[in-house]
Amino acid sequence: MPVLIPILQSLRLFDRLPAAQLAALSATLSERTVDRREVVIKRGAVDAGLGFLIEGRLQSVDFTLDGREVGIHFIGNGDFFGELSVIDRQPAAEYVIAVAPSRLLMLDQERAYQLMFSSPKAAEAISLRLAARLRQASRQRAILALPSSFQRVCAQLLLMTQRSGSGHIVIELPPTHQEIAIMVNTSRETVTRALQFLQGLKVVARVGQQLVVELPDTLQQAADGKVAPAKA
Amino acid sequence: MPVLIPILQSLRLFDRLPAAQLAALSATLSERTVDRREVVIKRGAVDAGLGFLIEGRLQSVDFTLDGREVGIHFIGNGDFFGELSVIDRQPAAEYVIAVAPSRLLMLDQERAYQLMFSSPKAAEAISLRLAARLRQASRQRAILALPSSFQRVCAQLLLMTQRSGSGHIVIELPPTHQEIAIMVNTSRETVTRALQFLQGLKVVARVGQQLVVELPDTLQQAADGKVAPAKA
DNA sequence: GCATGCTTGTGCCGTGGATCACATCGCGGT
DNA sequence: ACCGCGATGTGATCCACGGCACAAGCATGC
Repeated sequence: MPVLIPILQSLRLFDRLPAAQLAALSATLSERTVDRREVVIKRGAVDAGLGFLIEGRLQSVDFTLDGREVGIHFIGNGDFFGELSVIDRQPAAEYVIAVAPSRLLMLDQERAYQLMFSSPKAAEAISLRLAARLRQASRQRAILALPSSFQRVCAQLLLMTQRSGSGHIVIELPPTHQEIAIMVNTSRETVTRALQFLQGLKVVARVGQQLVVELPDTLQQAADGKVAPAKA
Repeated sequence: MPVLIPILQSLRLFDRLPAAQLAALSATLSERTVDRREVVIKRGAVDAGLGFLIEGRLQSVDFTLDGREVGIHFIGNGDFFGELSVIDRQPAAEYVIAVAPSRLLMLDQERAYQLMFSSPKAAEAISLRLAARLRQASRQRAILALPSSFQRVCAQLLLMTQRSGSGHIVIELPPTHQEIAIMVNTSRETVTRALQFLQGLKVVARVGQQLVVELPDTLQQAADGKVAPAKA
């Protein structure tokens, strides 16, 4: 099932590929739509291939032995995922699940490998991408080190902000409290209380499907521990 | 200052390079020895280049805003470090410090880049290496999610075990309690207490410069939360 | 419409572990 | 042998947060 070439070009991995090659590639991609909560890649899968997220949002998660869920990272529009297994041919280390209804493209492992290492340019792009993920992991690690869980929630919120078209700082498709909780290693209730507090200060506000950050600076200060809920 | 070629060949990045090229490379490497606690790469450094650890141990660390130290990962013998900045030419995100007296080789950024992407083989090796680090980061992340700090300490200890020549499971050059503490997000005292408990159970024992793990299975169970200090 | 199920909001209680404050140990240097 | 400093070991205190229990919102489907 052929996929529209403009869509492919908008994906980071393909943006320098000649059009002819793109067309050939497009024939080998399979499209898939998934519902919220559906599993896209199982942990341990050996041949999941490479995925591209066209729209929606995914989250990679893991589980501790006692069954608690751990959020690894969010996958947003235009990102690809599943690179690790393609590169080192090891089983997937994490689950990838949809946290919003999503459309994605899958490329089988063999062809994905070819694509990644066929040209020096592509290899560099892949390395860059991996480097970016490592930096992200290290930032996430720093968040986890914050002493109070309230700070961690704020820091995580900051990580997820984007500029919207209207110039406001917003978080689109806000994750559920539970999803945030597992990212910052805290409980759902604590996330709820933190957001409650932030709304009270008018730092953030829910507007339909968006979370608008009214006072980014204050949010930053909260992440730094300079603003905190009453100790009472 | 030329460096012995056998040493270079033992390093992961070079193990497939032709001897002639190795010789040329060796002339461009600078050797450096550092004491415990010395800073090898500063955060924010823009031109640190690529480093190879010949002997000793390094640890990459970060600091939260309030000055607390956060351990990112340990760098052992034969590892290289500083790849991220070479790949994406961004400033270093973390400090690299020596936790034991170490010998290392530094290669300047430009040449390191050439080396990494000169051949497809090298590029693949780099990608593999980055993938390995990502998997490691994700394992570390899972450790951080463990509910009790005692479990985290045990899990971290398990991560650091190696088979010694005599067939025993040991941890060489055991990190200080403080160094472990910042890796698993807990306090030094808690690490001390955990180790104290494990020694009481004869699960681990200090033998000179090594920490011998007598009962790896029990240690694993402790990491799983099935063995824990008395709740009294 | 109501019924069902997920998400969010909130009070309360118990406790794990951070933190402080020392004591002790062990090693390297002079 | 002595000193000094860093690494360990340990007790006492206290409060943030995890966990439970339940209520209230808010979608989605029949």
